[in-house]
Amino acid sequence: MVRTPCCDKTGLKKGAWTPEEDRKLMAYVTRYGCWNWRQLPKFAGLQRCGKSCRLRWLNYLRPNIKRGNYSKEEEETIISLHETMGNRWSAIAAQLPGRTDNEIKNHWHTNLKKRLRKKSVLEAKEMSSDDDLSQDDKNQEKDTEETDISTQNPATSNEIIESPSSTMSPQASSSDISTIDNVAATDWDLISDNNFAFLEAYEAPSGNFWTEPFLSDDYFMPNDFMAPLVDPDSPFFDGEFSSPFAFIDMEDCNLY
DNA sequence: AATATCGTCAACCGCTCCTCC
DNA sequence: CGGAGGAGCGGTTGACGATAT
Repeated sequence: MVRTPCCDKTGLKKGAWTPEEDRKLMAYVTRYGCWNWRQLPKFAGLQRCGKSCRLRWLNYLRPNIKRGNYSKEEEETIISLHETMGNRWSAIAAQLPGRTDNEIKNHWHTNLKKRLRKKSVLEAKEMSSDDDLSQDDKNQEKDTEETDISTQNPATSNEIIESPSSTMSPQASSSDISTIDNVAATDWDLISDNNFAFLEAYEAPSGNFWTEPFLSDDYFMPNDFMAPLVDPDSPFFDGEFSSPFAFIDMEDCNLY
């Protein structure tokens, strides 16, 4: 049995996402949800494979993503969960709201793993030659360990960056200057977490509604479907549920 | 100032799992 | 029950910025 590749390799773009692609994906998923990742790029007008779109959405564009420095509590949680779960990053991510498995995995490999290794080496050293070690050496090691942790998270701790701009764009996060810094920052600044909260419900769509994304612009949208998802006080809510375009202008993806 | 090295992180790849028929 | 197809997961890579020499 030869499985068809997840995407047709020909003519599909790879590599870093452009702001334009981000806007298209954002607009499409916001409006229609992720009803079928494989078909999605075709309908969204993206030259990407569905897998790539899914990853981009889940790891970057999805609302309520927490970016930037990890708090001490988060790091401790990751370490303890990793002890019990191993490399099950998605399960670990499930315990850390706003963090993605990819981000946690990266953080583990770039920071936590090294730190733990260093710590265990120190502990082993202490165990084996506790008496041999001079007090100066011990102090020095202690210092390096402490500075290690503190310098990793200069702004850490209590401050969890979750402002709209930081969740939606890497721009505002202290350590996050990514390739799409300029992703429609002005548009995204208009979006607040509250106003995006309703999008969570789009992530597990069900029913035929989602399988027919382009039926028409005035397709039926039951009031009781949207009602619980939209904050009537939201500036994006125009008081009517009749038009999905009340939220997104597909032309330039400005959010109203 | 130029170059080398290192660290970070977004994205890709291949595999497994899950669901449907 | 087994095949097909889509989604999800984890390992790995490569680009890019920061820092050291």
